[in-house]
Amino acid sequence: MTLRTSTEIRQQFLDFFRSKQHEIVPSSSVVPHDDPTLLFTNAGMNQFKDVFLGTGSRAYTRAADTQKCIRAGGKHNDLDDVGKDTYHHTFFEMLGNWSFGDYFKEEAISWAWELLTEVWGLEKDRLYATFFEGDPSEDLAPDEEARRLWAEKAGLDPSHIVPGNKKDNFWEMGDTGPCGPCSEIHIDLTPDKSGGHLVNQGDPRVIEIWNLVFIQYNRGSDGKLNLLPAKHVDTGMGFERVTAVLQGKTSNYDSDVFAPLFDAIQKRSGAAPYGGRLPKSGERGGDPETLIDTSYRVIGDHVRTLTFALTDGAVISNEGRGYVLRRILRRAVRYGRQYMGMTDPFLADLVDALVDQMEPAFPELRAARQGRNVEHVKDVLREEEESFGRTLDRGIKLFQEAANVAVTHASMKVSGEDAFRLHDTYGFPIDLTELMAEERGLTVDIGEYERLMEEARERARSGGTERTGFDLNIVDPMPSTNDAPKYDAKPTEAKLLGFVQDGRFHASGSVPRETSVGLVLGRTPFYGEQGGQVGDRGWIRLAETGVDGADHGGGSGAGDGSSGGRKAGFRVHDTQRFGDTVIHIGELEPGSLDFQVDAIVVASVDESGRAQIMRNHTTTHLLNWALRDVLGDEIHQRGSLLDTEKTRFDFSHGKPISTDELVAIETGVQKGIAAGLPVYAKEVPQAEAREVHSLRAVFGEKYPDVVRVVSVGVPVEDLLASPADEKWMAYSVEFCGGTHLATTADARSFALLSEEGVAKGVRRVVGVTGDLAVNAHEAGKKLEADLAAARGITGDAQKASLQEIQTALQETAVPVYVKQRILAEMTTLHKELRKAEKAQAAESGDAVMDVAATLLGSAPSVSGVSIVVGQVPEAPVDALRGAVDWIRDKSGGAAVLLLSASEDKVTLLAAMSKGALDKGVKAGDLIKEIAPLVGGRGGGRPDMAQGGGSDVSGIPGAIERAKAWLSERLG
RNA sequence: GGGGAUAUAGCUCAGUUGGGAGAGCGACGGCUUUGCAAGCCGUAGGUCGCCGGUUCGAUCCCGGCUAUCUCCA
Repeated sequence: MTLRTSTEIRQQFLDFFRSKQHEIVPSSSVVPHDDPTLLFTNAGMNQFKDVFLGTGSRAYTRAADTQKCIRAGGKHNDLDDVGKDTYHHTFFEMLGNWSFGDYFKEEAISWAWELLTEVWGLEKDRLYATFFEGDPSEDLAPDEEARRLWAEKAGLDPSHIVPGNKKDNFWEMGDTGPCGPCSEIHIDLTPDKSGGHLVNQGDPRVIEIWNLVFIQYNRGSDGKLNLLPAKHVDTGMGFERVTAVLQGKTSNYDSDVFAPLFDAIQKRSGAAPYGGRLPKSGERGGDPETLIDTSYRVIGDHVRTLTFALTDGAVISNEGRGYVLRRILRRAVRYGRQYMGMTDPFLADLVDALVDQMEPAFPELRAARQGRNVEHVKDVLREEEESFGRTLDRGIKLFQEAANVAVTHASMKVSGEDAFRLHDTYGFPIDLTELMAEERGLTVDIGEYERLMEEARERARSGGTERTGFDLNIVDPMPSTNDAPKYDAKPTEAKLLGFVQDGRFHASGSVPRETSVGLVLGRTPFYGEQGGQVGDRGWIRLAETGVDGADHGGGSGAGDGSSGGRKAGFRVHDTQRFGDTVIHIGELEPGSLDFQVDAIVVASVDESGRAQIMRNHTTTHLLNWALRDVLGDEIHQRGSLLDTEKTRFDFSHGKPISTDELVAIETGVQKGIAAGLPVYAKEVPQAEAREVHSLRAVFGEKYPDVVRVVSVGVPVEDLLASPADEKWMAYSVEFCGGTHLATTADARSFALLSEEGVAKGVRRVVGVTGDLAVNAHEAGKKLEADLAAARGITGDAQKASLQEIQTALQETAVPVYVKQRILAEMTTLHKELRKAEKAQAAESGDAVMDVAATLLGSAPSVSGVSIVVGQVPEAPVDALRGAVDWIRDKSGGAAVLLLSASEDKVTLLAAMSKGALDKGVKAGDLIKEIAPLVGGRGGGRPDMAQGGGSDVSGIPGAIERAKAWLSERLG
């Protein structure tokens, strides 16, 4: 057997199936942009899921590829195992070949055998095949066909053909849907070829290398299996594993897939070269050498995951997919820090080695982001590592405190509560807490920690499920809907084909009441949520009196249902798509007639809502165009949401958008609206449309072979006639299945209401159209006028006015750049105001001082303590404090009470020097005695107290009372 | 989607029975020194995230908002 490189092995697999008339397709993105149920692409068949479900099709019936896969964070969470054995990965490639209703078991088995034994030269007597042994409870016979083919086509000895149970050899995608028996190829790696009995026993010496799935049944909603008319083949072979086998290695990490990465890690860390040591089973860490080798595996695996995920457009964040990536990064960093001594960010330094190695198979590693992907990935990794460093530093500090508590309490045990708080609130990993505790001779209350952890999990779970709306995880096959009428949105007569409830489709019966259900019609004018445009609202009514357009004409949502005395019908409050099926989600109004499946109904879209959505959608296209026009070619759409109120648009851009740019963008859109440009839409082949110079498509999105092109201001035919023309850059051209205005003029106006960052390198703008935009502009003008007026006045009036504008600014929708201008202007005005107030305070402070000096001069002294009591000019508390301090300082012993009156308020401030305090005279007591005389209250410390009141006329009495009170106590 | 935390000087952060906003570093000025490093003395710099409430009085208590960190789903 000649030794092959991993690159050769990958290529030979693809070449082999190309020679068998397979279409070699590129790996789909490891970040699924069009499947929200999936965190990451985790199997080769993901990109063909729609074909197996029957909701989509391809131009070919045979395909093969190597698929980038990530398994982490979801149901199959391998993360914690990675590094501790020879075969777990978070990132791996899955080699696969498929038949869509084309060839079946015979070819799949023959070709697999041919590739393994003839092309790759594996020893035949090391190979074993499994077949499904059947399952009486399901009335499933053994897969004799596969068993026979392995003997006939592969010539396998009967002793090498092993039956397998339902768990190992029957594949199902979900509780229902396509499924079938599978047949696995295992290889015996024992030196003496004695491992036949170890097949499917979980022994590392006898392992599965290829799984061939024969999809021949469909499991219906009744749980019964029916034979499929079109049978499919779906195979998967772990690339890292087969490479290790072909290179004669027992560990995936010993093959040349990981060698370049390990070299880079060795160079960066200065650690001993990779030695392949594994922790013994059941052992947690192992000796230092083993831990270093584990670190090699962890870091090597994780840097692959991170690099591929970031390349395919994932971001690291604190939720969902981004959070899984963050955990992976932190795990790698932890191993690097703890066991290899790398305290500075190091992941970025490994990226070049990986890209050099993998670029031939995955050119996007370098080519994405206009060729700047490598820098991008490195930047993100570096920044994340630095941020983790800060988290660790903070955690270490907090740990010291917790450890000190453990020592002083002599428990020598870090409490579970502290350990949990460190982890939950400050992100300090529990194993670091344990390690650091150990170093100080302490233990950690892990039981308590686990208990708190479980409590927190429970809270998150119960909170999460409460609000789930309609269950769109539908397991039954459904009829498709003709939704072509959606572009006209006129009331449409259709047949009720069935309804969806609790994830099941019902093709007969009557629609249940008082619960949320989804109606499925043969045709519909409703738009199901897609491409960022939200689903329509509206009504579905029985049509037993025939289509009566005039009666439904209003069609608008609330209110009109119960009026008019007719049965209210079904209120649709959302519309969603599931494959090619449009689902109208809502409920029957109380008192309406029964809805029987097969009834003829009339579906009417809420027209005013739809009109607003169309305004927002067409305007979004203008916005997308204006953003590129102002900010440059580098900006790309990353997501959007269009509903009845607003358009929300996310796009890649590194820094905040300046006020001037915001104005320019809004103006660009406004011009497009003012020009009254016609909007064109046409379905054309994707390849042809791709040629158009100014075309905008969403990064990472998968589009069908025939796409709908929406262009503004120029007919699609003209674009296609000379696609390369530079002049098209002045027009908006997008792939889009949404509903649009006939002319941009109908949007009437546009206002950009906000601009913010949502993730690193991604900005979000929100805009409104129509009346909302007009109102926003008017409100903005008014506020700017108010501000200009406020600039002209001074003092308290100005302060009040600014306050008002501030509140209004928060409550009113105004263009974002107006908001920015106003806020900037407000800060300068605030600063000026503050300056003036300070000057004023200083001035009144001086006046207070003058009076204070006079008071001190004429103050009687009792037992060596001056009694200084009197009224001073109006001044802020700070000024009084200054005066009081000065008197106490100057007098060499004083009891002070100053009163300061404004029109309707009295402020009191009292202070006692040490001499007074020695006699038990407290400032707080004095204030409590005096404040009621001016209609108020107060209090404070013995040496300093303050109070206030509202009765100015009480001042003379208060002064007399204070003097007497003090004389009495000091005497 | 749910929970926890943080927001105080340019930076890092202290600041509890609610009652005079602080430290260290940095900046600036002066002194000392041949110069540098440093040392000594001094100065400036704060709407205590934003809005509202309670209170005679809120950095502190309560409610809402925003931003950041973090855990879980």
